[in-house]
Formats: sequence, C-alpha cells, structure tokens
Amino acid sequence: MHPSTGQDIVKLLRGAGLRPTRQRVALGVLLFGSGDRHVTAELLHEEAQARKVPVSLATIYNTLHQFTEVGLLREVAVEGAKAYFDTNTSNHYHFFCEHSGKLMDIDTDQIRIEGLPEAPDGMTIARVDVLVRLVNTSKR
Amino acid sequence: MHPSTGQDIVKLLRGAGLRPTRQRVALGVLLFGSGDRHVTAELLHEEAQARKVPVSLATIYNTLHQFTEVGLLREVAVEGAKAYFDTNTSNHYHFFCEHSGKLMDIDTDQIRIEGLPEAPDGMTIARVDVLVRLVNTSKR
DNA sequence: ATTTGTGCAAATCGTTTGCATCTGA
DNA sequence: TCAGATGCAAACGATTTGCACAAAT
Repeated sequence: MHPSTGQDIVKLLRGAGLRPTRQRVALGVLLFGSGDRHVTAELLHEEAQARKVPVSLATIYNTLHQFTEVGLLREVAVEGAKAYFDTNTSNHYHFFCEHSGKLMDIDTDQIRIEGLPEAPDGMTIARVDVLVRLVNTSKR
Repeated sequence: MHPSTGQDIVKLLRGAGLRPTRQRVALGVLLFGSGDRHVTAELLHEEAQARKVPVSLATIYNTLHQFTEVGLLREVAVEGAKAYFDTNTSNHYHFFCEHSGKLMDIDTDQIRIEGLPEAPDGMTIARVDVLVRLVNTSKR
C-alpha cells in the first residue's frame, strides 16, 4: 500500500514528527507515491523540476536526511560520493548495476547469511549490508 | 609471506606489468611490506611523508588505481567520498567500525551466503560485497 | 630517444553550510 | 508570533585532470 495523495503524505509526515511543508509533501509524493524507489539527490531534484515543483538542491539534501533520520528512508552506500536513498526501509539487500548505476532490491526471504562472526568486544552489529555487483555479460 | 624489500616489490611490479619507479616501489613497500592493510589515499600519503618519501597526492591516487587495475589491491566502498584500498585481494568480507572508520577483514571460510538470486538477464555477478557495520555497544 | 610517470595547481563532483528570507502552526 | 524551513551562493573534502618536467627502458 503506497500513499499517493498529498493528504496521505501529510499524515505520514505528521506521524513522523515533521512539519508537512510544501516541499516536503511534494517530495514525499514523489518518493512514496509509487512502489519502492532508489533515488539520488540529483535524480529527485530533476524529478521535482520536471513536475514544476521547484525545490532547491539544499532542501533536497535536508529532506532526504531528515526522512532518513525518522526512518522513512534508508541510505545505501554504493561507491564514490553519490548517496542512494531507498524507500524500502526493511532489512534487505541490493543488486547494483555498475553499468547503469541502478540499484535493485533483493528479496531478503531467499537470502541467508551463515557463520557471521561475533562483533569484536565492546561493539555491536548495527547492520549487515550486502551488495551484489553486476556487470554486463557481454563485456569482460 | 609478505615481500618486504625493495627488490621484492620491484619483482612484484614488473610481474604486474608496471614500471618500478621510485614512488611506486616506496608505496609498494608501505602497502605490502607487512600484513594485510586497509588504507585511504590520505593515510598512505601521510605515511609516505612520515617516511621521508615525498609523493604527491595525485601520484598516490594514480598508484592506488593502477595497483587495483592489475589486481594488487581491491577497492572497498564504504560510504561518503572516502575510498578504501585493501591489500587482501582474495574473496572476503569486512567489518566496518562506524565510530573509528576502521575496516577489518572477516575470515571468508566461516561465512556463507545462501539463496543468492540469479543475476538478471544479460548481467553477471561481478562480486558480492558484505559489509558488517559496527557501533560501540555502550552508545545507542 | 621514446615512452611513461610525476608533481603542481586548477578544476570537478557531490555534498554541506551560513545566513537572510519566508512559512506553517 | 516565531520556531522552524527554505533558497541561494559560497565553502568543502575527496578525487581528477591538464600540462610541463623528470625518469625509466
């Protein structure tokens, strides 16, 4: 179930303790209006412009991080400076296509990691990231 | 067994098809002279300076990438803009301490991933990265 | 002699910040 | 009203590039 109306998003934001401002609601609709998404700040910015919702890049960054802090998004580290944000916040893993730069979810049900060592003393495992890197078969 | 002398490094570089220049040999000694290491460009630069082997940062980057291309190093994407290079090029996974920014190898023997889905059509799995993120137990 | 590598400084990329202005409750 | 949000432009950190000079075969 994906909230698609502005009203749904307003509720979502209020529930998360965030003021439903014009920009946040607009970005919320883009992010949560359809199925799971993987966006970069730049991509979201372009989408907003395209939909005639001018939002500054600074606000895009602020919003992505705020959404992440309240658990509406999950940040995925892939490489380089580019940060990806995933609307699927459940525990799951990713395919990453090096060629296109696209991220895809992997169903967690199927995958299982065994023999994971204990965390060193005084440390706790916060999260396990699994990234399956893909290349075009033809090449290489 | 880790090559520690300049001569060993010269052989290593020649074998990899790289000219054994002053700088590359010096960096090779730092990287491969002792056990497995995880370095950033900045760290390696500082080490070189400390050992009175002035190498420009640009050359550090060139060298790290060249070494990676010929398989002497492996790049590990963790987060942000900072790139880590690992002298252990075998297939293995990592602990990452968010607090200290330190990377540690995980023995691959123990760990096993099951139920990994097929790569999508036209794509091949190039590599599977597993990063176990650690936080200090006290905190959180 | 020819090819390849190096160093510097400037340029680039994604991201963050300072601060004046605006907006939602 | 007024805390909090936004936009702009400048600042940033890690990395890269262009090009003159130096070193390796």
